Amino acid sequence: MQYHRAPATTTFPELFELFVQAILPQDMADAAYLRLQALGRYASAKSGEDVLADGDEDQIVFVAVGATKLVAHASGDREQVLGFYFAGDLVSVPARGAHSYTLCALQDCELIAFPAAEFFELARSEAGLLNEVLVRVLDSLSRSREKSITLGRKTAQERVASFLVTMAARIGTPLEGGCLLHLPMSRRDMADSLGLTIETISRQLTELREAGLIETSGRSVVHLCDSATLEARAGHLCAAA
Amino acid sequence: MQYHRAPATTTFPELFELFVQAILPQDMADAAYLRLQALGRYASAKSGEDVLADGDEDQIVFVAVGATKLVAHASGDREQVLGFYFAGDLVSVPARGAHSYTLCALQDCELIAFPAAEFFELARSEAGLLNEVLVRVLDSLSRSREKSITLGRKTAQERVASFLVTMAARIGTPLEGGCLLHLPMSRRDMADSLGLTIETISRQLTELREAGLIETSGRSVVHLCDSATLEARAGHLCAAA
DNA sequence: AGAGTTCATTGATCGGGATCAATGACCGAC
DNA sequence: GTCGGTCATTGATCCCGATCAATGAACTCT
Repeated sequence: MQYHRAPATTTFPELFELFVQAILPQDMADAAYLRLQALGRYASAKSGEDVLADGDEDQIVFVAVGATKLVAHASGDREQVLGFYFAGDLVSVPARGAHSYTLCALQDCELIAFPAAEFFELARSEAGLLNEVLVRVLDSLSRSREKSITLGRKTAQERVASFLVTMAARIGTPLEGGCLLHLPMSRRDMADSLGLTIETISRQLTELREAGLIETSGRSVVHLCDSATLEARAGHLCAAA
Repeated sequence: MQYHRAPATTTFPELFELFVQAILPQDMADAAYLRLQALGRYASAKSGEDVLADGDEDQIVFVAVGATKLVAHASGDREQVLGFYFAGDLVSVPARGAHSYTLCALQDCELIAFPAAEFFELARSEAGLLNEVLVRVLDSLSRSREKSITLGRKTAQERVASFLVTMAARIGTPLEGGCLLHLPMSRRDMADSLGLTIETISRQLTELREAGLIETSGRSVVHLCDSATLEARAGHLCAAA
């Protein structure tokens, strides 16, 4: 069973319309609109495929349909997942620098990729668009910082609890005072995101299950029964003195 | 002996002039310039002081003089340094949310703080400014992602080597084919930035010294003799196939 | 539906970095 | 200078999560 399934076929204008609804300001000039539409490179990828191999220039990618992970590749098969991006999200994918980045589909995806430099040049004449992009980049920065806290100072249990709470807020659906979560990513993806191993992820999920905080069904469905206690176990920074 | 010493006194117009030179576009309208100057709250802080306690709203802070660290506070005295910001840098300091943030002076500092919402509102009419801010926020995001890689997938030795190389690029001065580094932060700050303990930092520095890659003098001076080998030990992600 | 493959779970052992403890170096104040 | 306090280094031990190994569950394909 597959959730968040991508439509079998979507035309490019339909995809661009999703982008327009999600990102563009109401009062956008027609000329800029058309230039933006011409600039966008449309792409689709099946589950597991790399949407965008690390290129020579920064990209701004709009995820129209599906779910993706932004991955940094390390020496010796080490991988770090820098973030998950879902339908409606805007991702900044850096060019290959000191490290190498790829955007990888967790499910069948449809996306629009813009070369960052041209995108910003075009956006300079549209303050509303530039502002919207800035807001979303600040949001990415905020989440990246949260990840730094998680990776730098949290125990395995706190990391997994934190992950579940965060994902619930983004893609969960309320259910009986708790929250139902269909995880589009594998245990390996979680491990690579949290700086742990799949074995540790599995053990911590078992522990949370035995503590009665979550229930699981199959590989990808998690029911957060007790979000309050779970949040407490996430070791969120306290409102200290 | 103190490096990067702050001038004994700096007038507010002088500080704002630094901000103008570093951030503002050439063709900025006078009206916007004046409103921006009125919006900025000037602050100074001595070494070790919190410049900006976590407030109720996001702040955009320009570091005019000195050096700072952005710190997230965790339950149980745990702290995570999210980044270091030096003279000329622009920092986004989030309001207290799930976590609590403070900007803390590593040396005597002088800064200009803007409420983020009003700042962006004002910047909407100045595309050049908005664009400059966006570029700098993207840079912060990029560094934050690098930190995620470091915290998630690197060994203690790689983290310390990585830290030295990165700092050298930002505040080092070339010397005899290597690089001379005056670190404004303590071992504790390094530890809190790298997700390690001060003891581990110390041991790794010793190891790098015995390997002939660095020389140290006092607490804060590090001479990177062999940047190439150091970079190799930093475990930077390879340009893998 | 059954076979095959991938993915997740559970158990046993190992090791890197944390923790605990003590000494030593640096820096500021007088 | 030297006195005092803070900060850094070094050593001994411990523990959490990694690693190695095997079983079991879930999804895919025909």
